[in-house]
Amino acid sequence: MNGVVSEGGSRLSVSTEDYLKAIWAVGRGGSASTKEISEHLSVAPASVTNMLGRLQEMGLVRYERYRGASLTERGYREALRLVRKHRLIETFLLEHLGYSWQEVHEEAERLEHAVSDLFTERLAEYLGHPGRDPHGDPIPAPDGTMERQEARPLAEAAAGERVRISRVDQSSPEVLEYFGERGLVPGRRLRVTETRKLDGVIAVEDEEGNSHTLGAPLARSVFVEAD
Amino acid sequence: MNGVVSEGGSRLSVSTEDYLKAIWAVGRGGSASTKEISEHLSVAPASVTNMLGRLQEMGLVRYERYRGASLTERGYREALRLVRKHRLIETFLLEHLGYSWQEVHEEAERLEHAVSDLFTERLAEYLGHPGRDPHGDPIPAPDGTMERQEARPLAEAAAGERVRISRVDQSSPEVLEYFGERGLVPGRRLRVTETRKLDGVIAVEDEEGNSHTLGAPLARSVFVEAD
DNA sequence: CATAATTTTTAGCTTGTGCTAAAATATATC
DNA sequence: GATATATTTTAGCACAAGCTAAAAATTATG
Ligand SMILES: [Mn+2]
Ligand SMILES: [Mn+2]
Ligand SMILES: [Mn+2]
Ligand SMILES: [Mn+2]
Repeated sequence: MNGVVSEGGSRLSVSTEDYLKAIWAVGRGGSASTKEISEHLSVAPASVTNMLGRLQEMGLVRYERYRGASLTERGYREALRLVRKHRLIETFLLEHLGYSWQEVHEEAERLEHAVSDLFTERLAEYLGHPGRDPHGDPIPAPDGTMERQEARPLAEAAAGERVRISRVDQSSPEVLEYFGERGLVPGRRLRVTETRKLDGVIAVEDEEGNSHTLGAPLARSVFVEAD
Repeated sequence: MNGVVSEGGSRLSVSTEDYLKAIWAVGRGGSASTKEISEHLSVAPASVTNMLGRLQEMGLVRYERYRGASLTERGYREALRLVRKHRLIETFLLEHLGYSWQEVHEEAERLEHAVSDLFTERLAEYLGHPGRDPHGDPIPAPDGTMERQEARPLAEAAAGERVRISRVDQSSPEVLEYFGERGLVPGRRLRVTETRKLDGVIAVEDEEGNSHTLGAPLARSVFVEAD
C-alpha cells in the first residue's frame, strides 16, 4: 500500500502510470524495449523488467521476455487518460498561471497523477474544451480517442508551399524559447520561400512579412499541415 | 525512493506530509497521541509508532515513547505550508471549477502534495491573495505565519448580540449543505434573537430579516466574531 | 559462423510504509 | 493499592519499487 491514495476504485500508482505513458510514448503503437523504457524513465533496466512482469499481471501490457512490451486495450486507455490530463494541465498553467514553456512540463508530470476525472473534465470545460495543447499536440478525448495527426516536418516542405504550423516538438527549452520569441507557434501561417538541399536550411515568411531561416535540426522539429 | 518524485531538493513523501498535518490538526499546538493520529489517518497504531520514530530521525517532530509527539519548528513550517496549499486549492475548486463543498476536500487532500511552491504562489495571485478559504479558515502566509482566530462558537453568544460568521466547521457534508442553502456562510452578519438554556437552541436573524433556529450541535459548529 | 558487444533477465538486497499479534506500560476503577 | 482496561510499543512480516552484480540471450561484426 504505497503511493496509492486509496480512493474508492482501485487507482494505479504514480509509477505504474508513468510506465504506461512511457510505453505509449516510446513504442508509438508497436512495442517498447526494456532499454528504451529504462532510458525514458531514468530507471535501471532490471527495474523495468521487474515492472513489466507486474504490469502484465495487472493486464495492462502484453510482454514476452527479451521481446519487448506493448499496451493492452486497457493499458492504452489508461495511458491516453494520462496524456489528456497532462495536456489540459499544461494548457491551464500556460494560459492562466503565467508559466513559461520550460516550467510547464515538470509540474504537469506530477499533477497528472493527482487530479481526479472530475477535476479533469471541469478543467476542460473551464478552458473551453481545447482540441490541442499550446505545443499543438492533440488532446485525447475523455473516451480515449485521439485526433489523427496529418502533420509533416517543415524540413520536408517544398519551396512556394503555404503551410500552417500544427505542432512544435517539445525538445529543449532553448528551442521552445527561440520559437516562442519569433512567433513560430501552432496556428501560425507561413510561406516556404526557399529550401536548400545542400545543408537543409529552410527559409519561411510569416503573415507580417518577416523572414525566418531555420537550420535542418530546427526545421525537423516544426510540424506543418497544408494551408 | 518511493512516492517521492525526486525534484531538485529533498521533498517529503505524501505519507510524511499527511502525518505532519495530522499532528498539527490533532495536537493543536501541544502534542498528539498515537491513538489520535492513528484515528485521524485511519492507520494502525503500530504504524504510527513506527512513523513517529522516523519523523523524529528527520528532525520534524519531538517524540518520547508513551508520551506523544509534537512538531519541531521545521515540522510546523512544513505542516503550515501544506495547509496553505490545501486551502488555496479548495478556494480555487469552489470558486472556479464549480465544485461543491463535499467534493472539494478530497481533491485538495491529494493535490496539496503534488503542487510546487511556484504553482501555489501563482494560484494565490490568480485568486487575489485571499486571507480565508470559503469555510472561513485562515490561509497561512507563504512564510508560515497564520492569523490568530478570535472566533467563539455561536453557541456561546448572548441574546441581543450582533455577530459575523467567521468560520463554519467542516464537519459533515449534510451540515455544510444545510448551512450553504440558508446562506449561513462566512462573512454573513447576524443578530442573536434568542438563546434557550434548556436545550441549547439558538435563534438568529440575518440581514434580510430571515430567522434561523439552530440546535446545540449546529450552534457549536458555527464560529462568530463580534460585529 | 565464431566471437564480441549489447541487451535483458535473474538473484539478492534496500527502503518506505503498511499490517497483525503479543508484550509492555499507563490509566481508571473498585 | 490491586486489578482491570486502554494505550502504546515491539517483533515479525508483506508489498511496491527501486538498486547492483552476475548470468543468459540476442544482435552485430570480422
Ligand atoms: Mn509535457
Ligand atoms: Mn508523470
Ligand atoms: Mn479541507
Ligand atoms: Mn493529503
